[in-house]
Amino acid sequence: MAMEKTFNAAEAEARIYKMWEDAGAFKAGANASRDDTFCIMLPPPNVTGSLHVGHAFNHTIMDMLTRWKRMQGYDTLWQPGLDHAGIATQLMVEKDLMETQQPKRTDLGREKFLEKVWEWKAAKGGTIEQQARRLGDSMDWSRSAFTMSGAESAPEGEKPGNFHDAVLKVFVQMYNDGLIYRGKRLVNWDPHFETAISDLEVENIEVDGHMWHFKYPLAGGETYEYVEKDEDGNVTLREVRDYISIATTRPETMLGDGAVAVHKDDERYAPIVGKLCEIPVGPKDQRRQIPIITDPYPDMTFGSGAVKITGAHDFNDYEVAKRGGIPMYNLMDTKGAMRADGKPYVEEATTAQAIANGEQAFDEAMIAAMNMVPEDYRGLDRFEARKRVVADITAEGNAVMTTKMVKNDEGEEAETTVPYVEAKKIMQPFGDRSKVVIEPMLTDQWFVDTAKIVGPALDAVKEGRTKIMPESGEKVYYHWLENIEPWCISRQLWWGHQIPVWYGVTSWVNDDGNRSFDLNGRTYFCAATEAEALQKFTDYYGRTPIVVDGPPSDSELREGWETAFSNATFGEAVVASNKGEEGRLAIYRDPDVLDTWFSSGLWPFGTLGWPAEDEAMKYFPGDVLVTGQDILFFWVARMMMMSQAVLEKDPFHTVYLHQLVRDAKGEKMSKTKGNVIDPLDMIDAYGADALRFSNAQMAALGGVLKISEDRIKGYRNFGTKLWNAFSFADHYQIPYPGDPAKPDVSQTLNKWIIGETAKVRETVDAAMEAYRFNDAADALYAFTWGKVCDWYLEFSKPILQGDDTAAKAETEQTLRWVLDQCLILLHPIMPFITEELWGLADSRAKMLVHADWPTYAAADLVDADADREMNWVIDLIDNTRSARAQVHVPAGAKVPLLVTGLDAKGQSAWDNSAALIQRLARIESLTAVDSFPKGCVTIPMAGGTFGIPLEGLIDVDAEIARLEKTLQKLGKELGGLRGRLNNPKFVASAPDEVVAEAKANLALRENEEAQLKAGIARLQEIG
RNA sequence: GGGUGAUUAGCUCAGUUGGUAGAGCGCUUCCUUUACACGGAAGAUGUCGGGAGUUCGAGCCUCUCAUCACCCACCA
Repeated sequence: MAMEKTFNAAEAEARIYKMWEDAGAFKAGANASRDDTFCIMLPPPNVTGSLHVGHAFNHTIMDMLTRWKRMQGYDTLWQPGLDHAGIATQLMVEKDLMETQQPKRTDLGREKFLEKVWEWKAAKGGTIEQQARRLGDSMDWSRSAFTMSGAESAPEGEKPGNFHDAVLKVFVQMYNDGLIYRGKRLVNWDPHFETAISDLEVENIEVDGHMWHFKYPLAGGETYEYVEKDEDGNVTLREVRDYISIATTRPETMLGDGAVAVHKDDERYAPIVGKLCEIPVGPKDQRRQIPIITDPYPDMTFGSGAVKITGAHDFNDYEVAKRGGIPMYNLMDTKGAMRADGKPYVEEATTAQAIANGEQAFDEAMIAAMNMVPEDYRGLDRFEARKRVVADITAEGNAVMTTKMVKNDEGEEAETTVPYVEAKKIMQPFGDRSKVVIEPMLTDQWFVDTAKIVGPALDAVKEGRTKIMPESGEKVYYHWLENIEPWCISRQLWWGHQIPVWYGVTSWVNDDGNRSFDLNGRTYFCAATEAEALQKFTDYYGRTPIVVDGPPSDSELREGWETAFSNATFGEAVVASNKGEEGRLAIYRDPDVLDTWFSSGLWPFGTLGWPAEDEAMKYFPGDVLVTGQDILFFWVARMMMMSQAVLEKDPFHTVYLHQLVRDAKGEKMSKTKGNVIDPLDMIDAYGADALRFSNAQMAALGGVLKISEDRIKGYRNFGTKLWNAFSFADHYQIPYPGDPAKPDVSQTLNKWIIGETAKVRETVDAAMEAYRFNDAADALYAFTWGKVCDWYLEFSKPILQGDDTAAKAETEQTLRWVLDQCLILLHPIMPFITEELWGLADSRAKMLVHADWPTYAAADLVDADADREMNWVIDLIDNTRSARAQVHVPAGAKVPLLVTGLDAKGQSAWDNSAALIQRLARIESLTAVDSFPKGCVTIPMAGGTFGIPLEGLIDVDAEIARLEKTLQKLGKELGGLRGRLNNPKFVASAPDEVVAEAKANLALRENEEAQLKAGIARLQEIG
């Protein structure tokens, strides 16, 4: 076998991966020799995604765990798949439609658009799975799942799957259990995507904003005495006012104000509580008057202490309005523009005024239909409307004014009155995908009653059934779950699981002879299928309804039932109305889809065939979840809640959280910064193994992840080192025993390295058990390079070239065995190069990917005597080399070595390893002497002192300096040891073994010190 | 405003129950010695962010200050 100079990763990786995949090496249960399962669910990447450094890191860890367990004989499954990623995917397809000049989504219609999405998925969806193969991921690709598989919209020929069944079943079950409900709530609305989003999808970002101060005049020109006091109760301001001052960062929402709220203890406003004030905007003739109410919410110390209440556009106001029964007027349409529908403003304002005066009863539906936007502002974008409102109010003189020094035309400072507008930082909500300002909107949505299902998920962690690593994640987890809000799960999108709820629309003839439509308070049923829904309605009404595509629009409703359903044939759809009149009945399915995370939450079992009875369900519950800290709430917590809510089990026992992967400087990677590292580039340049080793090495629990190309390069070099160790075996023509068993050895050298191997195997296993992947990587690096290559291979040379055939044969066997152990232990981290060497080195029964993971123990294999002896030999070589280098003995020169006071152990060690020592330290002979000659380099060792007689050859001053430096270091150590041992409290309170160790150490160091001093004395005699 | 974590060699970071500091890269010098220059040998560099405390003993535990990072949060 003639090996290449280095491992050709680019050529070998694809070949090796194909070999594994063709052999089915990663299939669920492959290489299983026991019943215990080990299952990891891949966090499904977005179907739109491509592989980035975060995935690369993540996957390395999951693959290490999976390969390790597979080699141990577990029945393993690493389950791959893709997430349909509702918003992100819909966005990408819409963009694609635009770029390719195809009709817009809304023009295509739902069915055609979904066809496009599926086409797009078929064309692009496999990218990331191909990229993952380049990392060496050992997932069972034949099982790859998709969170939209089995959906009604899925085309013929799409890979089968039943994830949709799981989603529907869970929705229906949770609905029936009262865990999902529908309601009109204030939700975060994304005006770009025109959908509701959950709290978690909102990013609060501090931006430059303004706070305007406006006067809301009191109704009927009424006045009151406004008094301000300081902390001590002294009056600082007393004036008669005919208005109340309001501060706002969102003037456009004034149009929807339902009240002004002040704190009940606020004396300043006590005189006017219960009175009406006027919203200072809109047509003069229809200025709306709203009540001044009290509520605990306003902070007396902030702003003017008075807060305008716009229930439909602010979360705090919403709560106040709910408490106070204040109408919440929705001002905007789905795009965030001021509403243009509804009745003329004159009519709406009149109705609103009647409500404010308490003359008119109202309900939710009625308020929802009212448009309080004056004609002048209708249709304007919300930010445009803001500008107009501010300008209009200011022009009319209702802005609160303040004075400011301004330079006049002559450049002189002069006091001027200007509108009081504070420039200040405000926290503004942005959509995490759309990056537009989120608008709180009052809409009908579906919610998961999280408070009802959060308990078991909290208990899982509190009771230790599920462990979150690092531990700090647990506190974060508790905090969020203990303060959990209802989860809005409906999205006004098309790409996703359509909500399995059907609404009934009925009509009947009113007293006045007109038809009326029950739409808002409509009846609905949740059902897994349309047939089931039809049956429920039929049972309920005693008639079979017809099915229509969707609800009649507002305008259609105004025009009447016949128009709204003009294309529908009503046939049997006749019901007895609440008035005893004949009516009509149609049903339609909720057009909304579910939040992507609702389906992701079912990933731990939805991928295993559930709800069908599937053999793969043996892998549930899974074992470890490895994911980024950023989706602890989005995904991890929800999987835990949903698994408990549906199957009453925890989905995994361990959650391994990691941070965002950053660049070498610790900065977030971003395209704009241009610091993005593409893992595929790294693989191209250094091979997947190098990238993986680098990932494993930085995987300190809870650590910051900084990826550096230099590091990756270093681990490529490590791979080459391993490669060359095999070149070494090749070069020395060490025979291939064929899957060598651990040899029985008699040579100290071989006993030692076998013991070292056992130690590293234990270290690696312990590190892997504890998810300390960096420890595993470091231990293997140090063992392979620092022990095997640096010492064992070097030590073996004289034996391999020597005449002792028995020793040679034993060493050859040991060397082969040790190199094999390196491959096996390194395989989970560096699968490619190890598999390649495994195949090159020998003819094997199995591929390395299925090799048996060793179980030998250090307790059995470490030979204490061999260990001590080899460490002594290594020390002697190290010290001799060091001394030589420092007194400038030419590196190639062989020198004689003297020794004095060598004890039996030292003598035996020397005898056993003389050839090795002489070769590695470049020694030509060893002579025992009673005392060293003058001008001799001193090398103190345990059990004897060595010397190199170099009178006349060495730089005496340099050697004295060297010894004194060593002495100085020793002095520090001695000082510490003596200090401790002389302290009676230490001797009394420290554990015995610590004291004993210190004493032994002191004796050793004192001996060294004496030797060094003697050495210096000898040199000084010459000088 | 609340929470979490960080601060250790020039750089990037380890350091598991307190026993007296390590790795990789970089740097300096030497070496093309028959596995490997993606290499070998030798070497330099740290009052472990500041201060206080507990302890015989603190990088590690407690308090405090400083700086940084991230997460959560409704201040109109």
